[in-house]
Amino acid sequence: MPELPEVETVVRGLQPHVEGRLVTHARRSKLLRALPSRGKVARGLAQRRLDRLWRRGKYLLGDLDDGRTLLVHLGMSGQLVLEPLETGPRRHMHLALRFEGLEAELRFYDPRRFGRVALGGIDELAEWTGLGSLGLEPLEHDAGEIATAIRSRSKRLKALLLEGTAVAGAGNIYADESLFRAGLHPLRVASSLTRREAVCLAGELQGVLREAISGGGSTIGDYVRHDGRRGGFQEEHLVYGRAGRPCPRCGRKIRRLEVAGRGTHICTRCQRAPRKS
DNA sequence: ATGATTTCCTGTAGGC
DNA sequence: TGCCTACAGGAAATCA
Repeated sequence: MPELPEVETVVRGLQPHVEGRLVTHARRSKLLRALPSRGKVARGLAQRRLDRLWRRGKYLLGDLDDGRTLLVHLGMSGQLVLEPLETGPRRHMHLALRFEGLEAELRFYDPRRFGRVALGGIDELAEWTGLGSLGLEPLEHDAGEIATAIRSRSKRLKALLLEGTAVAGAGNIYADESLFRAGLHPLRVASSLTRREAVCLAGELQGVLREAISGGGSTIGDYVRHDGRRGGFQEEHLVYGRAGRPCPRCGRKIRRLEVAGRGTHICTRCQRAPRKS
C-alpha cells in the first residue's frame, strides 16, 4: 500500500517531468471520489500551471499558479503514472492530465477506489481531508521532537502510528517494521513509553522510511513508481507479511495478530506484550 | 470530544 | 480448470 516512502518516490519521479508545466487538458471519471464533487476538479485544472509537486504524510500535493492546490491520495490501490499518449489507458483510470510539451499523460488509476482527489486552497484541503490533522512530518523533525509527540498520546502505538496525528506517514507496513525494529509491542500505550523507548521508536521510524525511499518504496499490491516500475523495499521487510517465518533477530516464528482492525506482524520474543490487554 | 467500529471497493488467493 | 468465498486495508463516516 502506498505510504510515505511510496508517495515520496512518486513525487520525486514526477517532479522533473511535470513541475512548471501547463496543464492543457484534464478529465476525470465520475467514479472518482473528488472534492468539490460537482465535477469542478477537471475544469479547475485545465490551463493552470503546476508550479510545485510535494508531499505531506501520504498526501501528494500539487500547487497551481492560481493559488489552489491539487491533492491526491492513493488510498490502497492508487497509481499515479506517466504513460505515453499513444498508449491507451488501462481499466480503472479515474483522472488524466495532459501537459504542454509533454508526450505523456499523467494518469491516476485506482481499481478499489479508496483513493481521493481534491482541488482547493490549502486551508480548504485541510478542512476537507485528514491533511489538517496530520502530525509531525517524520523526516523534517528530530527524533526527540517526534518522541515527545508520541508520548503525549494515550493510544496504543499501532493505532497511533496508523492515525498519523502524532507523526504522519506510516501505514501498516512501516508501523509494523518500525515497532519491530524498536522492540516495542503494538499494544503498548504511547504515553507509557519511557523517553528512551520513544526516542528509539522515532529513530527507527525515520530509519525505515529513509531506507524505503532509497529502495523506491515497497510493492505489495498495486503500488508502482511513476514510470510503472515496482519498488524494491518489500525484499527488506523484517516482519510485515512474514507471519510463520523466523524472526530475523531471534528466530522465533513471526506471529500475525489484529490490532486496531489491521493485520499486525510481530515477534513475541523481541516485542514484549504490555501487562494488560 | 474522544476513541472504537464500520464502511467503502475489487483483485487476488485459497479451497474444493 | 473454474467457480466461489474470504480477505486485504487508508481514511472518512458513524457509533457509543
